[in-house]
Amino acid sequence: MAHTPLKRRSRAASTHVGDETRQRLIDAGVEIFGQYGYEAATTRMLAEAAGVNLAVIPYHFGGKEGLYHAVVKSVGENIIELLDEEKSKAIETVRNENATPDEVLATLDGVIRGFGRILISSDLGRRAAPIIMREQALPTTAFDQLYEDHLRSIHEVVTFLVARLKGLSPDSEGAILCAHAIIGQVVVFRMMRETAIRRLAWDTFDNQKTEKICDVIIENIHSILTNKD
Amino acid sequence: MAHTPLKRRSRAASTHVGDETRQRLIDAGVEIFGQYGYEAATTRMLAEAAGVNLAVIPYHFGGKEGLYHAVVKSVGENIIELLDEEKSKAIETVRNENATPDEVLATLDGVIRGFGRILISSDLGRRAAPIIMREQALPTTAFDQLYEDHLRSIHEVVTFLVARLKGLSPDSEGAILCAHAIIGQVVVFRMMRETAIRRLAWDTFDNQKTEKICDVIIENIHSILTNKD
DNA sequence: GTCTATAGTCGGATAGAC
DNA sequence: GTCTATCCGACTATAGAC
Repeated sequence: MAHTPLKRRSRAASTHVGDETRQRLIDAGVEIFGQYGYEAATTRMLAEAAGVNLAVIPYHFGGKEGLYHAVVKSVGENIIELLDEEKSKAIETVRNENATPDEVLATLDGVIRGFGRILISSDLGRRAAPIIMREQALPTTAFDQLYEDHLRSIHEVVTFLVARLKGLSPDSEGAILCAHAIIGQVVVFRMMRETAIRRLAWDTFDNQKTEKICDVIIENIHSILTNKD
Repeated sequence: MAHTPLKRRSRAASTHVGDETRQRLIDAGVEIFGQYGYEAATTRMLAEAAGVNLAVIPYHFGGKEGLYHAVVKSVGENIIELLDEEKSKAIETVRNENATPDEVLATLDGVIRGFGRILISSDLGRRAAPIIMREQALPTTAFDQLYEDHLRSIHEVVTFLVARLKGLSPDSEGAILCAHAIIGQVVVFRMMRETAIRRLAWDTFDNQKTEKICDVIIENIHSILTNKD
């Protein structure tokens, strides 16, 4: 460089050089941590995948663990973002005391199908799943943040809809347990994906198969939540 | 290989000195691999927890990875053993063409409740879960064996019962998908245990709470599989 | 079969030039 | 902010005595 460029100081949305480095590392981190797990992923892999120098990991994130935290946060935000529309609609439905059971059920269908699509067949789901599963199996300090910021709100939304349809309080054990079981029907297709694929002799869950899975789950949910008395 | 040195073949139940060492390492392995994950578990931890010398791990198992395989196998066997009674009963019910829907449903209840108890509140479930979850999230060569020897048979039993109640072929996609979703309702209470516990403000899943969870799941299953036409 | 001692490798983090 | 070079600790596996 001929003459020292002024460090571009941030006017509003101006991007710094380091910001891109940070983002590249986070993106690479989702991929590498997801593919190998936290311990098996090395800082050398992470740096190479991001196309940055090894030493910038401690510089920008304080170390491997700091990068991992940023990755978990990013994963949570990305998932929530994709569910945002369904979530808003659900909150609106819950607040509307005049919503009919059919409307509430249709809203729940939307949430479940959206959740299923992201989890089961999206690239984000594929990459994020091992990270989230690890935090569930062996929670680290990143789990608290993930739960408070993201997991809880999805769980609550489902619980609200279930509670409404079952005529229970959204704080009741019955509603929360039932909501958790319903969520389980979806997540099992990601968390026990290998088992499902072998049993079905499918090679993968493409979009069409994902819809079929969601159809079955939604049919089950209708059976569970439709009052037969 | 020229010829592999034969290990001393056990005459009946004669116990060798090394057999106890092997078993101690496997038991310690379930605990340590379960608690820390494969990579974070070190041979030093494993040896110390087993109360044996570090060098016997390569000697008896060929290395850390060999011990891990033995641990996965042991975990699968122990779970299956506890489910053996329910499994036999289920196979008997399925073979009996005169079994009534109520009988089939009752058999399924037994399988689900047995599975739930093991998975959710037993010590075995606690220790085994991270290991099985890891194999689902990031399958290693141990997964093939785990699936073929153990997971498949449980899945098939549930599928047979579901298929009978839905009037479907046990090979049909519909039956397998529905069975998988039902299994999901159980495993989610282990795999997303932390999330459930926080939502419920429970401190743990003791026996009483486990029964409550199983009650909800079984109620859901009845709704799903009871024909309302 | 089990022990001690150690080899050989690779990990994350850092110092200091630019 | 980014680079190269390097440190230091921790890991698995092995050699060889017993």
